[in-house]
Amino acid sequence: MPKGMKMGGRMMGGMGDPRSRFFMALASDQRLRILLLLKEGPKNSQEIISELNLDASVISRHLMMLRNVGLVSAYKEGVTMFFKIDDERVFQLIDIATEITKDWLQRMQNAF
Amino acid sequence: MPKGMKMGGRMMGGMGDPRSRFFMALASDQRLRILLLLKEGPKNSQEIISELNLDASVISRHLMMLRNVGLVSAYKEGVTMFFKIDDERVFQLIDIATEITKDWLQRMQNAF
DNA sequence: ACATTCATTGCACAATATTGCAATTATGCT
DNA sequence: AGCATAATTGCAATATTGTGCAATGAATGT
Repeated sequence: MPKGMKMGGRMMGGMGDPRSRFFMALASDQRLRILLLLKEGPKNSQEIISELNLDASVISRHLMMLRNVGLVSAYKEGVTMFFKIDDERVFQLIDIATEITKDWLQRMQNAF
Repeated sequence: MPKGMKMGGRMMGGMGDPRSRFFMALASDQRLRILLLLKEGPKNSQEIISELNLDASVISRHLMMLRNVGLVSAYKEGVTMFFKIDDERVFQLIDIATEITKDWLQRMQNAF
């Protein structure tokens, strides 16, 4: 690859470490809200849409991203689609992230 | 906010759930490589640069992001800067992410 | 078959992220 | 102080992501 070649952006396509892709699915306020909402139990699209106040297409894409990394699964009941947490370990991740962030903030405050 | 208003992009500024910001720090091949490299022990910039094969400025920014979420800390030794893991729990996160991804792939394969 | 309804996809635009080069700042050393 | 080296910041170019609207697809009911 030429030296001056500008690649920009992140690694193209689906290549690279699948874990970065996985974490990317969690790196969004909206997707985090969806996950926390689904923690209460399965929800249909309408419930998610009215909770997040975003276009249905946007919700659909966020849910697809979460499904693509195995965090959420979908099933149909009559006409409407329901979504549910497919791997409860995601909450372990969120909890650890919360603690790390909290502890770090604590350390920052103690330093000033 | 007007209905047709296009916001685009993700939530502006540093607002929003700090955890999405945290996960964003992990949502990068390069930053994951840095973390895995630092798992071996503290490393100076030069070692990280030659390992990742990126410009020093890019490494500096990646490290800054990791420092800004409390995952990496830095200290100086003589002229050179050393970086080290500041919270070992990050490897718990990576391990869980690895398992979730692996298990999901397994399920996918079983389905076909 | 037709209409209805809900989910997804195509498209365009806005906003953010990543990168590299250049310039600046910071630090240690003589 | 002045110099040298290392790290960071400013900037611009490019890639990728997030969003909304419109169109399409899929499935159900009439």
